[in-house]
Amino acid sequence: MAGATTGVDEIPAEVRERAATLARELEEHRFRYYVKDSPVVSDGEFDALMRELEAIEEKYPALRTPDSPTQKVGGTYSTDFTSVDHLERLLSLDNAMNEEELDEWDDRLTRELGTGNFHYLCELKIDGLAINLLYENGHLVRALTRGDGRTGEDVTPNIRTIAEIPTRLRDDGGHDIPELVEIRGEVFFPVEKFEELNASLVEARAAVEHENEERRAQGLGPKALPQLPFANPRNAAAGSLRQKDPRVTASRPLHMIVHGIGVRRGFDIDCQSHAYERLHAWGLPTAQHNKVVATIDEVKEFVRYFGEHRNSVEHEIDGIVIKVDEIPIQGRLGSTSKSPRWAIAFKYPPQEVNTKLLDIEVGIGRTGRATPYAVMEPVTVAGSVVARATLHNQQVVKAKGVLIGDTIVLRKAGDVIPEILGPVADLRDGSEREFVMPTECPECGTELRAMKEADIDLRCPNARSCPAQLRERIFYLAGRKAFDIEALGYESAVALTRPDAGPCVLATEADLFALTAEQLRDVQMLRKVNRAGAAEDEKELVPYFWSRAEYDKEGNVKKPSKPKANTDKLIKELEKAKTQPLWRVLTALSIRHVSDTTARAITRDFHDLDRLAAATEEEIAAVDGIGPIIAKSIVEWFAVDWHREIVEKWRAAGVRLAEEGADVEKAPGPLDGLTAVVTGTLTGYTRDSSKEALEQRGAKVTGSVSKKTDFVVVGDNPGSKYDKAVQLGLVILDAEGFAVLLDQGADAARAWAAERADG
DNA sequence: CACCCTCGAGTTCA
DNA sequence: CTCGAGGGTG
Repeated sequence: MAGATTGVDEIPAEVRERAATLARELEEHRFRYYVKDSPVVSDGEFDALMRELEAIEEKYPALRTPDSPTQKVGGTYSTDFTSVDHLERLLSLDNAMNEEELDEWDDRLTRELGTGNFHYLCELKIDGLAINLLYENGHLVRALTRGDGRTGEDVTPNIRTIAEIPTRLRDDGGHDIPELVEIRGEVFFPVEKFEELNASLVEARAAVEHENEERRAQGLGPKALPQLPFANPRNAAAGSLRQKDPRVTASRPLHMIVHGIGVRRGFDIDCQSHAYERLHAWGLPTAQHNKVVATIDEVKEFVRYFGEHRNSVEHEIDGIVIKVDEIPIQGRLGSTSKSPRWAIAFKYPPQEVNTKLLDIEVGIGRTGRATPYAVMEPVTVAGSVVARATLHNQQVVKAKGVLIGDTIVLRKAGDVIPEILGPVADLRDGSEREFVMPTECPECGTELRAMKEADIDLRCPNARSCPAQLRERIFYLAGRKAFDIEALGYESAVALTRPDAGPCVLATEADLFALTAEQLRDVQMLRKVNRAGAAEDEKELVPYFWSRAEYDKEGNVKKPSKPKANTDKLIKELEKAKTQPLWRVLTALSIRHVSDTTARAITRDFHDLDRLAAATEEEIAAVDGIGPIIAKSIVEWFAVDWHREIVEKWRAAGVRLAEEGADVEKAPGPLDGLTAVVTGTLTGYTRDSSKEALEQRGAKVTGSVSKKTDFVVVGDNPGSKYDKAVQLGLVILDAEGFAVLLDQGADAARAWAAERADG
């Protein structure tokens, strides 16, 4: 390893060059981030570059010049506002990227301080804009942005527009207002309001675009366009605070939360956490989620908890800040030139990344709806590699402002579904092109059209023979909500409906129950060639439901082709599906607006599919939960010839189209009239079996939490529903409480929950 | 008519 | 999980 004595000359040229490139790039990004509020790389990428440079400098300290980006605390500042020196330099925090690094930090502290002599204060690290407020004798005299840590910008007039930041500290009666105190905090834009703001920005922009068109027609010059939507809430916060006109800032829903105290005179405190309480009493906004703990294990628990609930807080979180709570100990530990030794920031993996939008393609769904989706350069976000994301419809594509070829900002909404936030307009090179919605169905060529005048969605009207729609319908009718045919998954649905390989055995779903093993013999599927020397993308047609026959040298059959195990299973399951309850049959028909829940409601009143087919709109709309629109949709469905043919062929194949014993009144259950929601996974139950257990006892199980919900059953890894349930003060049951509810009834479960809350 | 609740539809990856 | 829209209620 090269020692500290290594001169610059001895460092390999490529290392020097790499370091210089990194320094240049980091400077550029920093400039864009702080001055222009328009970063072209995500935080994650910026951190990665910074870490690489740090690693090089660690190895070759000679490269660590005072002007290296690694030696600067924050960023630089915009020249539009007056620069003012901070009273005291604002330091940044060391980062921990994983739990090991937290342990290392904890080891250092316990070595120096001894075990059990101090506490940790855990705070959410808000992804916003750091601000430093100066109060003299309780009056807000100045508000500076963080800037480079030494000098910030004076944004006092704009800060004054934030309602929750007091311009005078409230005298709480118990404690004297200090002569001077610096309050540090984070200004943020609530995630919930962010979409709203962007929508209005898009609208304003569209209006000016429209106006410019008219002006051009009149030979006038164009007006300047209003700004593009913000890529994320943090940029929205920065952009809103940096308005030259404070009235614009005032119109934005900015908030602030205090996270530190700087220079102070006449303000003595023993603990950081107590200081926050005092500040709260003086009227300053403090955090709801802070926690003081004794051990690093509890810190990790806090870190893990909010890692899973990042989205249930009103602001974005990019990490957790952990501080030694006792102020005297903070003083004892001191700081390096860059950061205090008594605090560390645990950084979550970035939820937002940049990638390239390669193309926008259009998919056709079960109901014929044409949905544009993004095809992207594969990229890892929140733990998985993502290459596609839905764009919902043309309007959304337009609203997001993305062009094909753009670098885009991608994130996981609710940590699952990839969502495109918007383009990085500054990285455009002119080769990007606008997405044009196709006029024809990409699968069958039929002209797409809006079903109603005002509809945004375009649909392929060729419901009967569009291969995409047939394939999706087959897949759906085999699903959990319909016939529940395990052996018929997506792949099989594709094989059964291929129009381009061999005979298509299913012209529509009418023929499904007449399928025989014999018919399936010739069904083929396009598969990657699995043979030495085959090209990577070489494909061939292979039988899908039957095994391939083997021949000897003379060309005689050595092993005949025969149905695969899964094929026998399919035939058996089709047989079983014929006696499924009526609501499943009704769901399987893919009637618009009729899915499992609605189908169940209908079959409570109509025990016979023929009676439903013969019913009028009024009769159907009389069913509880069914209105005129769904009723009309049903009547219209049965009026189509090939739809009725599906019913007739199914009937001929032996599918049961009436509810047996339906006239028997359902016995009253112990949980009649109660509504429950299940969230997360319960040990010993699947999603469906827990639901079934409740329904069997007469309870109604819904998908969303509201004040009408009587019980919320929470398993492991609960989602946002749990948070909402807490918010609404509902009765929450875990696996144990769930057992009480099932075995002993509602009152016992309520008692159980109440007792749990007290203990 | 204005709410609030629910349902349907489309969706990604391993 | 999220969106939009249908249905019911005050």
